[in-house]
Amino acid sequence: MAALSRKHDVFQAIADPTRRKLLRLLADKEMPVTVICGHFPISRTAVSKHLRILADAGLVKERKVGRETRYRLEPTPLLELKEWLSFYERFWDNKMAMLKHYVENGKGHIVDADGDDK
Amino acid sequence: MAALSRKHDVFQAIADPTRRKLLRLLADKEMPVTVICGHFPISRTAVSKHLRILADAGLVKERKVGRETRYRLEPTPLLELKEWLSFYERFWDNKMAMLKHYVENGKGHIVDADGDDK
DNA sequence: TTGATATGAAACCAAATGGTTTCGTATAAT
DNA sequence: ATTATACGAAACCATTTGGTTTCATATCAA
Repeated sequence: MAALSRKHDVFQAIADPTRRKLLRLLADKEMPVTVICGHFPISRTAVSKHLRILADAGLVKERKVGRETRYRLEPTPLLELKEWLSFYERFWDNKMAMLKHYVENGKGHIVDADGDDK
Repeated sequence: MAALSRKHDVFQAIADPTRRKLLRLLADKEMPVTVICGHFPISRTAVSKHLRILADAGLVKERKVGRETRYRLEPTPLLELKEWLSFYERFWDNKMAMLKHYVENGKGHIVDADGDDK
């Protein structure tokens, strides 16, 4: 799962809002570039470059059909993101987990109202 | 949960590997800038700017203690990421979900070995 | 064959990004 | 009071990014 030395990593790929919209769009169905472009206010070439970046990150797959290239979502690299995120799961709204974390790490970053470490 | 019109959004904030390391580091405990810098090969000012970006995204909180500024992780904005990611959950390794998705969307992007739509 | 359509590649550009060094200022220590 | 420490702000710089327009090529249609 370890990044596979791709030219573009997932984190950087999804940083751009246009690319996130692309993923969302291609999740519903496979589409040729021209159709995809209909959903964006930028040039076809610009869309093409975004698609290249997504492909480099492994997030979309292309398939030639006649003179058109159809793109579709390839969701598996998002697992890397999910995995990364899972580290922080314990910090959310789970008091028990917080306590567990506190115990495990000794006098951690729990702070009282004075603003000083306990 | 809707982005709150911050100067930097979470997606962009976590795109940089240095910033991801920072989050990871500050998850364990609150730290002043100088200590943080000890973990990175770049200048203090550079680290400071990364911290500013993380703070703008709401991912770290700062607290002045004497002449030092201590930073700590603030994980809640990561929920936006989790939420975004949850949309794609159904695409992973769950054949039932795939089928459900297929049924719901009619003849979607399911493709056979010939490489043509069914 | 002769267009028209679908797309990528190349060259180019302005703005953003990640880094540096230098300077200013607030707090702590002597 | 003076010096040292901790930090942010400002100015600057090279590279990357997101966009454009123009050109080349492959396929479909007449």
